[in-house]
Amino acid sequence: MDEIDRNITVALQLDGSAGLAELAKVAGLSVSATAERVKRLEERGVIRAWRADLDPVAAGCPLLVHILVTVAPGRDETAFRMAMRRQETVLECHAITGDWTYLLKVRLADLPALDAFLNDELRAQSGVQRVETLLAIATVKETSILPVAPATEE
Amino acid sequence: MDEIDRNITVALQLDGSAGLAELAKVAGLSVSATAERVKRLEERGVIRAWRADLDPVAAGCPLLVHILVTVAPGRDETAFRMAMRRQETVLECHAITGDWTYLLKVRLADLPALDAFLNDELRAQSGVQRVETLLAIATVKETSILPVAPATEE
DNA sequence: GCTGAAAACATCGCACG
DNA sequence: CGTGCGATGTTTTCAGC
Repeated sequence: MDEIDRNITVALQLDGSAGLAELAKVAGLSVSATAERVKRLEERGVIRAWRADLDPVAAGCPLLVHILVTVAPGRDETAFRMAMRRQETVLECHAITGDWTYLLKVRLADLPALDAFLNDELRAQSGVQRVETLLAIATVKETSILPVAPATEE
Repeated sequence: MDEIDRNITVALQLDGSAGLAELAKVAGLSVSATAERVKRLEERGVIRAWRADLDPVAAGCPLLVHILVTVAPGRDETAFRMAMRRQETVLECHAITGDWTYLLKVRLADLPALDAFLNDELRAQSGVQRVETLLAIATVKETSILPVAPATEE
């Protein structure tokens, strides 16, 4: 993970469709050397996948909500976690520090869909004690581009 | 946005490197018809970009925190929003309903980096009254794959 | 580990069903 | 609107440094 790899990963997060010729310029390397770097980044698991980035509104899920959940302590939370993983409206589910147990990020079509999710999917889960819904009024920023750290060499 | 477009967008979110031949099979269409669909989805802004999906740990930002922020009411929040947009450790920033004003999603290298972010970047912003940090202990699920709704035809 | 060129492949454009 | 073929450009491979 040297400076060249860092430049490559940043560039590929911004635009993965540019092609190796353009990427080689950014890296300051030849085309085949660049291709080898990219291949190694994939093999090492740094690059997990190549994805199309969709517009949430165009995809039909303009409503964004974060949901704080408290699950009864002492219970087996495996069932809850599996249920969250299965739900494709649940984009994220993190176990967190503080008063709450989980924080969810959920994308939905509209308020009826939110109502249905809260009642049928979330509160229906055994162990769920308390739920607080934070509705996003405006999204100031939403990116999946990670700041690649000048970190560990290998 | 018919069933075929839906299948295409789902497939391209899961793996955008497969190529048109493979995608045509999923779509049940010819290669060139599939290419035209993809092109139209890009033109319509449904597909915003093609990106490399990185592993956060390998990228050197294993620490994930969500931060709730209260900004003093009546103030001009443009400066705050611009500051959040500039920070590349801030992956998301949403204005939300409820007791808090904003919810941030932040990825960092370690706890010293979090300390620096809270003191130098966040609390340094004028108008910031209250901050609560939710540290992610475990990530049950984290995806950027949107559930493409069987929604509006065009 | 990087370079450069040749072979293999996928994409794009056009005429046709 | 979908299909198939040819032209173009890109990725992949390989010998050499």
